[in-house]
This record gives sequence, structure tokens and C-alpha cells, in this order.
Amino acid sequence: MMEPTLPYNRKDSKSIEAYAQRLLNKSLRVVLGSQIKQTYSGKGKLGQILEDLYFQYKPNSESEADFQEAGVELKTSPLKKTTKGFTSKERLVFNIINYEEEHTKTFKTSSFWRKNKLLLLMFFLYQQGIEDLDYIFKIIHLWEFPPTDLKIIEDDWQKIISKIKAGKAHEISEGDTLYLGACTKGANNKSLRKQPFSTEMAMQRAFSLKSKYLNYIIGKSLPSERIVKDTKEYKKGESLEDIVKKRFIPYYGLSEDEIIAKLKLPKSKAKSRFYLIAKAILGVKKEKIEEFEKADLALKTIRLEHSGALKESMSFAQIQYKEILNESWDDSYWFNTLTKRFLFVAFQKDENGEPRLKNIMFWTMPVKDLEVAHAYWLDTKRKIAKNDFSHFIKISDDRICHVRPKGINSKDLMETATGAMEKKMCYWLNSSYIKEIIK
DNA sequence: GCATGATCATGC
DNA sequence: GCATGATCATGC
Repeated sequence: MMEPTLPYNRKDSKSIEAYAQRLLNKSLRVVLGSQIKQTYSGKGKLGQILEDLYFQYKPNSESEADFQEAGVELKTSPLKKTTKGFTSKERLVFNIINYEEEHTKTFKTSSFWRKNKLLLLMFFLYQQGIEDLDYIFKIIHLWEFPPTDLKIIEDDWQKIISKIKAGKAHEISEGDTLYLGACTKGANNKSLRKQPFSTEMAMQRAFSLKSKYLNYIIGKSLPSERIVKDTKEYKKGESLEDIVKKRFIPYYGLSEDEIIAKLKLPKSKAKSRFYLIAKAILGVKKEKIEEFEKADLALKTIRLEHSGALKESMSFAQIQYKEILNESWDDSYWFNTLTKRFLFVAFQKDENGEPRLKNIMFWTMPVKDLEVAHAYWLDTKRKIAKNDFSHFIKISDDRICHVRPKGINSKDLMETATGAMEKKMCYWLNSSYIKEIIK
């Protein structure tokens, strides 16, 4: 029998994504119009209408992904708008955990991983009182778990499985895990299931991605903008780095005020304003630089004194006290950060103390320094594991990196693996090291 | 509210 | 002058 002609290639994940993206900033009612014959109501209907009317496929076996040939699982999830922008309204729920079955699997053969390797995420803006059909889709894209995150998800899965194996399925809690949770599922707490290694009935639970991790995905999906808008801008033999260098040339020697006047930027008092200026010079207004994201480039600014002295060390993200314990070096935040290629943009104070754009340079950390950073990371991780938060490597230890506070103030705390609260700290590169680099 | 990209402030 | 701890404005 002839297959019906679909408006997309269901064997090709990119084609499915492209077709899905036609819904961006639209609602199903607007796109489907008169094709909607019946009325839909209740939970989970949005996904069903999408499948039936928009993607025009019949659901296949439950243990396989929705678009089986392409290995793509379709997931819709609500967003809410806060002062922080879009954040996830609730966790993203996957399949119910079959306690009798799941423990016989490995992560790679697990029900979760078989179905959810590649997700087509369709986030819509939730609004109270309106029909599912009228929700506006705000973020639509294919999501593949980065290796760093997958490691944590796999550990989470193992943690859930080990409780089942210990006959403690009834003691599973969402607090056990970091990204992948086992959330309760059922009308009430009388939704109980049997478990294999205990006679005690356990709450029915499903795999889910926690809200916090979803917010990370949403953040990753924030609008980015290309530096090079038209491929014609690439002249023969020119690289992205060449273009970047060229973009900065007209601004060398100019002061902060002169640059913001030239670029018509608002005056800012933020400590990060030189970073924003550098981004504006590259012609990017949105949050992320597409080429930098794709090529794993990091933009960092450096401020020099008039004498050429460098006062400040370079700060990075906060140390996630729980996550770091689950990281291995290869998938750690610090390794992933330091193995990026850096674009340093240096400003130097003139004789009046006014910062002027001095120059830029691309840089990659040498392997031997990366080894020092590895030792630092191991030391930090070991101390966190021992609950020692007061003897981290200091700048005076002169080992390329150090640990130092980073919070809104000294009362800004983060929960540790043991449930204690500790002052937020972050990863730093020593000023002396930066100074060596730019010399 | 909170992480980010940072710089400021203090004490020795 | 440097090490260390504290804090800022911003965007989302």
C-alpha cells in the first residue's frame, strides 16, 4: 500500500525539526484552522493533536520513539514567563518506571534511553484559562544530551535502579538525583505498584527531567545571532578568526565612551559592560554568538592598568557542589571550559584612567597547563567530597587556577551533597597566569 | 531569584 | 602591591 505523502521526511530528524519549527510563535489553531473538527480537552491533548493533525502519524509501539525511523521522540512542555524570562513551568515527564523490568536493563538498554536519545522539544507558553490549541510555541528544537550531562543522567538512572534492586522502590525520592528524576505519577498516593525485591507496594513513578535541568535546556535554546550574516563576507581563504580580528580594527585605541557612542549602545555601569561592548563590536545583539557556540569559543575581556599591570583574575561559573561529585575530568565543567578556544579582548587604561580597546588575541590552553588544572580540579572535588570548604587552592598557591567566593554577597549560599549550605564559590584563572598568556 | 561576566574593598 | 573576600548591574 502507498504511504501517504507527509510534508516532511520522517526518516530525517532535521526534516522533522524544520517542519515542527513552522509552528514557532504560532498556535496550532492558527496553523491548522479548519482541519480541527473535533473538540479536545484534558491533559496531554496538545501532544495528541500535534501527532494526529500536524505530524499526521499514528502512534507506534510504546517502547520506541515517536518517529521511530529517525529515533526522535516528540515532547511538549509548558513555559511560564517570569521576570527572568522563560522558565519551565513543570518537570518533563517520560515513561512510567516498570519496577519489575527496568532493573534488568543497563542504561543503554533502559526504557528511558531507548525512547529518549533524541528529543524534539516543543516548549509553549502556558496561559491560564486558554485552550491547548491556542498555546503559542516559543522554543522548538532537537535536543541531544551533551556527554557531560549524559554522564549525570546515567548516574541518576543507576541511583534509581539501585534503590529498586535494594527492595526500596517505595523509598525513591526525587531528591535522590540531579537531572533525571523519578517523579510520582498517578491520581493520588494510592497509585501503587509492585516491586521485585520487597513485598511493600511502591508509589508509581515516571522518569522525568527536573525543572532546573529544563531551565538549562531553555537557556541553551536562547536566541543566538551570527557574526557573519552572509557567507559572501568570507573572502577567499579567510577564516572566522580573520573576520573577528577585522571587526575589532576600527575600534582600537577608542575609549569606552567613544565605542558606545559609535555603536549607539546604552551607557552601562555593569561590571560586565566591556564584555557587552566586545559582543556589540562583533555585531551581535542577542544573548549568544552562534559561531562561538558551535565552535566552542569563549569570549573573555581583560582589563589592564595604564602601566600594563593586570589586577584581576578571571572568574568562571560557580562550582556546583553536588554536580562536581558526579563529574569525571573528561566531562567536567572545568575541562570543557578550559579546552575551549578563547578570544581575549584587552582594554587598557590611558593616562587619564580611561579604558581603551588595546587588542585582541585567540588562545588555547597548552596541554601541560591543562594537567595542572586537572590536579586543581581533583583537589577541589576531593575537598568538596570531604565536606571541606575552607582549604581550596588559593591564588597564592600559584597553580594557574584557584577557588574564590562568587555570590551576590557573603550570605549567598548553595546546598551541598550532604544538605549543608555553603558559600558560593567559583573557578578562577590566576591573574599571574593571564598575564603570562598575554605577554 | 539567580547565574553571569565581572570589578571593588579591605587588610596586611 | 597583592591576596582574599565581598559585591555589582544586568538579563532573563
